[in-house]
Amino acid sequence: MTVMLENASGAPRYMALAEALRARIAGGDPAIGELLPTEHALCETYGVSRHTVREALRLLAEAGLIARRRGAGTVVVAAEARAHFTQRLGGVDDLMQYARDAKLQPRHTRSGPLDAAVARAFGVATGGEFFHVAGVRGRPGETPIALTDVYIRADIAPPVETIVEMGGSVTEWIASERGVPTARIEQSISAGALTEREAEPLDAEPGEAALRTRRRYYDKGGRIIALSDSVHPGERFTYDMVLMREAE
Amino acid sequence: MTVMLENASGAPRYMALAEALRARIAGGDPAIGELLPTEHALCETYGVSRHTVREALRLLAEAGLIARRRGAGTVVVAAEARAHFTQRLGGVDDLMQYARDAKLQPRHTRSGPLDAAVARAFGVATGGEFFHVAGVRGRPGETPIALTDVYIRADIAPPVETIVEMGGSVTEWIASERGVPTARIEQSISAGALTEREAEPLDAEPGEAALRTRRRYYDKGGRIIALSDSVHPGERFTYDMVLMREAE
DNA sequence: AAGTGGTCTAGACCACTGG
DNA sequence: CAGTGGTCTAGACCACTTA
Repeated sequence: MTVMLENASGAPRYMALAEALRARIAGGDPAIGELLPTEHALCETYGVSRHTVREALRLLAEAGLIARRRGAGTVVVAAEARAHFTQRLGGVDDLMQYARDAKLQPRHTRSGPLDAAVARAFGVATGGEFFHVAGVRGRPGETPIALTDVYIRADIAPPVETIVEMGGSVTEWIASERGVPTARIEQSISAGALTEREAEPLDAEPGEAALRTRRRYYDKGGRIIALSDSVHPGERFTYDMVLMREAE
Repeated sequence: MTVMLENASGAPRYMALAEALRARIAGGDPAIGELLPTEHALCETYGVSRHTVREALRLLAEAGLIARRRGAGTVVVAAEARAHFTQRLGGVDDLMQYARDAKLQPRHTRSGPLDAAVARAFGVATGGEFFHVAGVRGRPGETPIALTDVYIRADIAPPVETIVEMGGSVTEWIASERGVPTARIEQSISAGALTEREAEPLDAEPGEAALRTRRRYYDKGGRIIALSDSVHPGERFTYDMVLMREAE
């Protein structure tokens, strides 16, 4: 028994079919966790070719409504597509939007296991060798923009000299030179007052409001690549982002 | 003259073809702005069917390397896919991660054109009628999390009573009730000290560090839907985000 | 008018999943 | 083992761009 597809204003068949299926899913006919009819069945039901069915299912899969498993079938994973917004960054460097010449100028470096206090602040387990670089970020000779602490997993960390020369980000160097690309970044942004210890190298007043960012970089397997902690005195930095609605 | 495709470890042909084309583009053979061979030509060159060619081109288009225009051809728009990171939000509500019951409690409302000072602060043009709601956000009866000012374009703003009842976000109401979905959000995050005027309703100390977020909501046509400005006392709020590397 | 990419059909074989 | 989705072929017509 074949069903006619709404052909609203000359939309392609696969779109009309996708819309029909979306409506059925929204109505809960194949509820979440249940299987959609097979491709073959959909071909017969709607009187279209398999290619057309697959194009329709591709749309639904892109929208996150269904998941497909060879040999097993097509399962409904969401009843309706929510409006998704994404922030798109060109790369890790865009995370904090420093001027290109605002390099990290190391003040101290040290190797060793992660301090208990540092591990707790980042919410990660202690242990493991890390290479710690503390420094300021800014154009050489000018008032610095930020005070930064970076902890890099020791087995993949660049040599000290490299970090000093390095214009770009440490994680991009690790991706290209060590073959360990960053797969996930977790970032926390908060506000807090500058401590005396922080104020001095930044040439700022203690107690002044500051933006704090803490980031964890992970590889594909969930192992930590690096941790970073930055403090930006209030008026010197704004974090701007643009979020676009995703195509549905 | 047909070219053999690398068939590394049983990868599908369309992937092998996509890889071959990606390599050519990376090498600058069809440079940015130039046209790729037509689908028909690629079929002959690589000895595959048109469907296979189209699957390969679809991959490259998804990676942002090429753009396709019916009747005109396939143009190269980027030489290599950069590592992109995206922050995925479930919806507008996820932008600021308030607890679900942290509603906006209006203290003042007013209608009229945008103040010159407000327009300057947001970096938008003056003029146009807006509905202004000022209030605090938090669980009723508890210390508020934030002080918020929202400016909603008057012609699509909800009635006052609705805003008070409304649990969710104003922009989602506008999307569903007025048919004007948000297409783009611009957000700025900075740190600054609390003013006396801000400290009082927040039950905080003047001069305390605070996180300030300013957002502009735009519709598809680039018209402003709403503007919002929030101040979060330092220790009461952290903005967390997770960025995932995009599939290439 | 010729050529492009977009849609669509009717087949086929395969890798994988499940009973 | 039967049935699933994944890949692939060889055709066809269409809407659109460009000249």
